[in-house]
Amino acid sequence: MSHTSGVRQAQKEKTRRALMDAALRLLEDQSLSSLGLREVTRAVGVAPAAFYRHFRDLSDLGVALVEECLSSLHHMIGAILAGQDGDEERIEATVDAVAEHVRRYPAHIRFIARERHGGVRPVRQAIAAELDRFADEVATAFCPQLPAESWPPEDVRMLAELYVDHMVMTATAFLEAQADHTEAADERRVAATARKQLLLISLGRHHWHDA
Amino acid sequence: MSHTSGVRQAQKEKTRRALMDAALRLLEDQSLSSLGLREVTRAVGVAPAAFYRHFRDLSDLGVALVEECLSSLHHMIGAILAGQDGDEERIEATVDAVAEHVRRYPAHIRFIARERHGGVRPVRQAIAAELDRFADEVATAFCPQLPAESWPPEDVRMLAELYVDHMVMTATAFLEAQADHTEAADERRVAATARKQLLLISLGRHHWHDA
DNA sequence: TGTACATCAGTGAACGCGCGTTCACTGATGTAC
DNA sequence: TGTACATCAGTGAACGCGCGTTCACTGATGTAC
Repeated sequence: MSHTSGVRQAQKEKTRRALMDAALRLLEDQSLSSLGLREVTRAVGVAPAAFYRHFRDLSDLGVALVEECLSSLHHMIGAILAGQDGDEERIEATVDAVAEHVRRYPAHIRFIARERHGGVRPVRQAIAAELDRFADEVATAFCPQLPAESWPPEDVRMLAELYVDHMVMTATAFLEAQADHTEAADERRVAATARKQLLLISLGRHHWHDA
Repeated sequence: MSHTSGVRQAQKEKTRRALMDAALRLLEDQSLSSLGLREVTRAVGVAPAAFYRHFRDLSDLGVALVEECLSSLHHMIGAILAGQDGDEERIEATVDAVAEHVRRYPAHIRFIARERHGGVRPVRQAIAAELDRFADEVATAFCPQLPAESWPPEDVRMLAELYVDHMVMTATAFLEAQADHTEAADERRVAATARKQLLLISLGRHHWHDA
């Protein structure tokens, strides 16, 4: 315990957290490439130069945010994949979990949606790498349920990517439904559409061997 | 012909085009909210103040770019929907058309992908409105082919949104395949995946009445 | 056709402002004895 | 336990720079007669 956890380390970690939280909040209304270093430190209440004790620059902070935002999503996916119910139950549980996740961490989802194709390369790459890992996990989880003769690995992968992309798509739709209007009906419409789309994909999956 | 098309109007239009083209090119490497007005006018070779003769601000220019980028995509969709072949032929034609479109107008696709969830609200709204229109058209085109008893309007709409989102997703994947590596194999992999996903959706569509 | 005036796209200088980064510093925390 | 020194998170002042916007202007194009 020579250089971890003392009062000093704890204070430093606290400031780092404050910087990330402030950045995430500011990023609800703008994109990372227009976010200012001074804007972040001002929100936290530290001197601009203090920033450099924690991050090399804003894109470095962005990469740290990617890890945070996607790890919370990752837990959610793990929980869904662990459930071993039937098709419709799984769909229901998935859409509910995504809706709940978006309600709880709207800033996380907004950040990912915005920066997935945003103007900062290292951040884009970090997001792409993580989503790729998600697809791996979904593929691994689905593999034992699919008849091996009609589902070669690349087809399983194709299905997994469709699921991951659909999840991101749905999360983003929930976000817009919650933000743009005050109508709760929008959220229900998004949920209904997402469930139907997942059902349609399920149907296609069950008849994949026909093709 | 009192105030249209004279030498003066033509010159003004030419400058406007140059501003939009320069902006679109600069936006391949950054997002709209970090693009500078002086950056654009410098690229064109006019004084910064000249910008205001054409656009109120950069978000105004962004909205103009949305119209341009999505109208080219719109034509592409129209061509695909007009084709009246079988499922597999249509899938083949769709993926080919998207790949070709991305090859021809990479900056258009990048702009849409980036700003769809970007930091500039008017631009986001313009993109959302246009994509909504696309879904309307796809729904209208598909409607006569679907048995009315098992396809209520909201289910048709759900399917149309899935197709539009998948198209944007695929276009973005092509873009990354073309940009990130020099491998042409990536592009073929994206095409293969997209075709299979569309086939899977087709299968689900044919068995929708079972659900 | 020629002339006198109006329009208006583009100029260039000026402005105040907030930015990212640097630097020597301070003082609380950590370490060695 | 107490003392002397080392570490290092955060400070605050300073810097040069490029930004968006304004303004009176210029001169080519358009219009009226």
